[in-house]
Amino acid sequence: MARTTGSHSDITGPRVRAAALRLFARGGYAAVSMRAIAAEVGVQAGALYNYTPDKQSLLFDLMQAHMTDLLAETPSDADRSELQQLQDFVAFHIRFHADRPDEVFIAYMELRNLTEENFAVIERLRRDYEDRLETILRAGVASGDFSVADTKIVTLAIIAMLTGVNTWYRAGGRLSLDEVVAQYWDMVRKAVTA
Amino acid sequence: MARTTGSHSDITGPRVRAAALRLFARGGYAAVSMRAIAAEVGVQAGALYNYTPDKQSLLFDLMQAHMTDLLAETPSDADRSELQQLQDFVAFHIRFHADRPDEVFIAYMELRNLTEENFAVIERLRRDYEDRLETILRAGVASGDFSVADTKIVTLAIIAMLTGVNTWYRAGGRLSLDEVVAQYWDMVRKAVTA
DNA sequence: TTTGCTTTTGAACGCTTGTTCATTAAATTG
DNA sequence: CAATTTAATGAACAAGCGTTCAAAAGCAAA
Repeated sequence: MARTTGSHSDITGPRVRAAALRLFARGGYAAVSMRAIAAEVGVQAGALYNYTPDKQSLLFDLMQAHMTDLLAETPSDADRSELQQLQDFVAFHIRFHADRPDEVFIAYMELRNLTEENFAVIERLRRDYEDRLETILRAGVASGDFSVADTKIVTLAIIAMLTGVNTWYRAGGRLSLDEVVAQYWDMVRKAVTA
Repeated sequence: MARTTGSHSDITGPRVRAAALRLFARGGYAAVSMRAIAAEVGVQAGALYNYTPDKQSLLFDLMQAHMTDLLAETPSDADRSELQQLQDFVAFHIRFHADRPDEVFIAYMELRNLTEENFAVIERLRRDYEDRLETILRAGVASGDFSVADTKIVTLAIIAMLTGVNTWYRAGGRLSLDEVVAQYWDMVRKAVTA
């Protein structure tokens, strides 16, 4: 038998990506088989190839979509003060990442499973994102609002600190996301001012 | 043929662990085959089983040894001020991790490839390490040296920030390790004081 | 109802996986 | 030199891998 019921092309495609996302985040790209993804969708392995040319593209597309969304939604209001821009960035980063734990996990853990060309694309997007933050820091140093010795280091330190939230934050836990944002903003603000 | 030359038991064992460490860090546990490890050592796959009962133990032993070393070497001098203890911790963490990039990478990336029981052991060691830092922070809050709202959050934020150094620091790069330590200590100090 | 298109099946492909084990050779001991 | 122990080989195992494809089945249009 084939085609168990109805026409499913526009439904199965998103389901394949959703299943891959879930399973990659849970078990890791290399440990998840195409058959496992197919089973999660409720389909045979061969059917996946109507929606992706291969397993590698499945991973790459998920990561690229995530990074593109991240960059598209990053706030940047040049009218606001550098301190306000930094606060916007901190709040945005924490909230955006808290909303997408699986995407974030994959984007950080599966870089080494990308082919060389695919890695270069994702790495470029990652650097673009870092540059957004460093631009704010540099402007703040120029205006005298911030006191940091090396903007590159502080950029990486802040991003690492903020992304770390995803390793422990769970909705409905001890702290609300508002409280988390407030606490991290407090640390960041103190760290970059004199 | 067998045993190509010489008696190798006490040499091959460490070489197996070293090869596994290198390859796991490079390609990920799931993507590295026992045959690949054997090839790195210069031996056939079957010979590995003279030194490990299975692949999982190879991973677990590497992670457990790393975490045990980390805890054993963590400084804790109760005679020093809380600010000094925190500074010691920051410097120690950065230097210890910079010395062991492969071990650190594995310890953070391969947790999900541990069996349930093995994971519980490693997770416990990780929490023990976090407790060392939180103990310092709590004492500093009690003495009035530190001003932090939630010691647990600050503990995790500091560790995430410090561990992030490993994603970009390379010996012989733009900054010396001394400079890196100084910069991160500056940020941490400002973040935890009023 | 027939035709044509889309989607899925299920088998098959060649290859790799972790692990076991009888066999063999080197090293050590007596 | 002979006997024993240690350590490695290399073939074999069953299972699983990503991917391909002819055949079958569901759906839409004529």
